[in-house]
Amino acid sequence: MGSEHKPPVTLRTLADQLGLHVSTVSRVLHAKPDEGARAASEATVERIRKLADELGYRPNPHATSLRTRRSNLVGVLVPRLSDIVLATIYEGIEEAAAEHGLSTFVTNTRDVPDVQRARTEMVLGRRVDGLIFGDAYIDAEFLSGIAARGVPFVLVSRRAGEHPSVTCDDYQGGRLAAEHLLSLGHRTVAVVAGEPYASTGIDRTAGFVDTYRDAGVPVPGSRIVHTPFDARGGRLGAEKLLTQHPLPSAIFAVNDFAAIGAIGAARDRGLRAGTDLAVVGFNDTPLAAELPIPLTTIRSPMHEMGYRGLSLLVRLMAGEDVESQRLAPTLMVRASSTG
Amino acid sequence: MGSEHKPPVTLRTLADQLGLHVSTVSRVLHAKPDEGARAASEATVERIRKLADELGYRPNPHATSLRTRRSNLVGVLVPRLSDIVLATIYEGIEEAAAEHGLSTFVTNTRDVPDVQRARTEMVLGRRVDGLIFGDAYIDAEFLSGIAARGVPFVLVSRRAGEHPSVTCDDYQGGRLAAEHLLSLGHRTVAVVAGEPYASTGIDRTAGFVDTYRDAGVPVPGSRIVHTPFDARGGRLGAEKLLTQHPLPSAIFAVNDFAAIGAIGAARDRGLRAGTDLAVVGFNDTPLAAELPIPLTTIRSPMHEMGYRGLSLLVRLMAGEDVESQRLAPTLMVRASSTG
DNA sequence: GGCTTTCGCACCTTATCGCTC
DNA sequence: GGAGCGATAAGGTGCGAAAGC
Repeated sequence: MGSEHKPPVTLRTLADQLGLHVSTVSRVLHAKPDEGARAASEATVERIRKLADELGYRPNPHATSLRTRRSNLVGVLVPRLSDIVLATIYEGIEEAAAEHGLSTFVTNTRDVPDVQRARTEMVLGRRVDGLIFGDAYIDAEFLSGIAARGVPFVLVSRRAGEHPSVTCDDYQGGRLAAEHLLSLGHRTVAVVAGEPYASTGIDRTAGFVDTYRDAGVPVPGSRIVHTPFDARGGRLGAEKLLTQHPLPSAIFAVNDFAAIGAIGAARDRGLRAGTDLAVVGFNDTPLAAELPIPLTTIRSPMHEMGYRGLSLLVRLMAGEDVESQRLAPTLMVRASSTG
Repeated sequence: MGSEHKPPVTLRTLADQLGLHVSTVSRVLHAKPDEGARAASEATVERIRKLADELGYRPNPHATSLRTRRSNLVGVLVPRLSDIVLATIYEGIEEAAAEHGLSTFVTNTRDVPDVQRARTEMVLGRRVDGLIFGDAYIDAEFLSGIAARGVPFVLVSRRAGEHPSVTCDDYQGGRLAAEHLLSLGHRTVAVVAGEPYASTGIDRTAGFVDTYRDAGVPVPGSRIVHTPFDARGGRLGAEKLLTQHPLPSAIFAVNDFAAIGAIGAARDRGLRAGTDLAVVGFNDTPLAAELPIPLTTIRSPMHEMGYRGLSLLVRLMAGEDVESQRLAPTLMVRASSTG
């Protein structure tokens, strides 16, 4: 075992063994079903296919890409894959990519602009045919630079400027959360609003705040705190909110993990989620329903966002004009808000 | 905007503009610092580097791969990236890969053998130089087939057969959990053991059970249940365990998310984690410390596993002999076991 | 003879044109 | 004149051999 160098099976291998020319073999192996007729005679087509199968011929993608100037590769940039939201979106992307015969390079940028730039250059260096950004900043400065270079791309999860995107209707999600808490009678409410540069947090917060304002209950800025989208961020944010007077009776966290952190912070102060403090999260992560105190949350179609994002990119790469999509969120009522 | 076709900058572009031969340019642009002297004269080296910089020359990786038969690509197969454990391992892999100038294809196999096969073929079709499996079954049947084809690969997270792997010392982790619970006086204990085909769950359970046995307290098979590695699995597993008599006073779940599910199941039966029922998890996911009832757990070096896994693969691809690594776990004591 | 540079081909595939019966 | 196939070139890079000074 060890150094068994099987020479790779190439078009020439097949051609030589069949006494045909490589170009003939290429044409046949590549012909789409509908145009198969012109490639060669029935009999030769059969012979070629059979041998290719037997020898396990696999076209060399580097040679193909070199020749066709298409890599069938797409780059995917996300803040972090260890955030289950982005990981789930990526699963949707990957599923759609597989269906289109595309492969993906996915990379974490940690929401750090320098890393975003560096990793984008890296995937472009790999000659991807298109890009998907899950880490867009609301000011689309960086993205405009990419657009100017003529590389097709779409955004998922977060929107920015007029670039094509597939997002949850986050504003509407914020409204749903507000309407739910309003219906429960909460009038002193606070928001753990996420990072200030992400449209997700911005839009969810805006939808929430606007709905409360429209109901005649303004939410003062002091009751809106910005934090990272994770449990630790939620805990820190809630700790600030829970020192205010009067104490809020409800907290809307723009992310399930932040909501979990908020519940922990509440508990440290002797407040029980669901009875003493209503908590609403966002995304309906699988964990939400399984928590000791199940979490009321706004479900966002994460997998679908990824799936549709890649589909949109495919159309964009084909030269079509495309439009952004906003997918509808759903309210999931559980014990963390109803006791 | 739209159709601005800048002709790509190739070696020939540079060569023509400098009045040199492409091969000269090629030699200079990849001479390593130490052998730079031999590539060309100081002056030409300078001229070439300068122009390459100005025009933003990026070598075409397809051409390079075609020529060198090296793609600088590695394939990574994991059960699911939406499992934060694997996602974090992947972050380590990616970090190390970037340092080595490698790019990764990562793909979810959902622990389904047919998908594992299909995705493996797909990445091999992309001509990866090596593979990392995070989804190994304990019976190494499939992997032996890959090994026979001469493709270098390493395992991370899970071990299997004698294939090189980087894992947590899961057996030791199980011991730590057992010693902790023994020291707290728990003698009626149960295990949520994860999937029966994964070495992680198997070894953690074995370390736990062996330690209890050695202490004169055997853990009967009826108190060990196999479930998926997630919150839902943990809940279902714990529900089974909590119908037994006598009721266990402690549960060891081989995964933090399963532990969270177990805590939820306990709560549904009126048992409070930490006081009525001790719960110990595994991995020390970031969430563990932030939970309303912080989770006692065994910390495993997830990021490092990935980082070292890729480093090991690099050495393997260089033809070195490598040995498997087991990284030490650490006990993190929190309220879910101590009240 | 050593340093610098050029030449030519190979890697594998595909697109287009052209030949032959 | 059309069906079936071959010939040729190109895509960008890298390596060995050989040439220039």
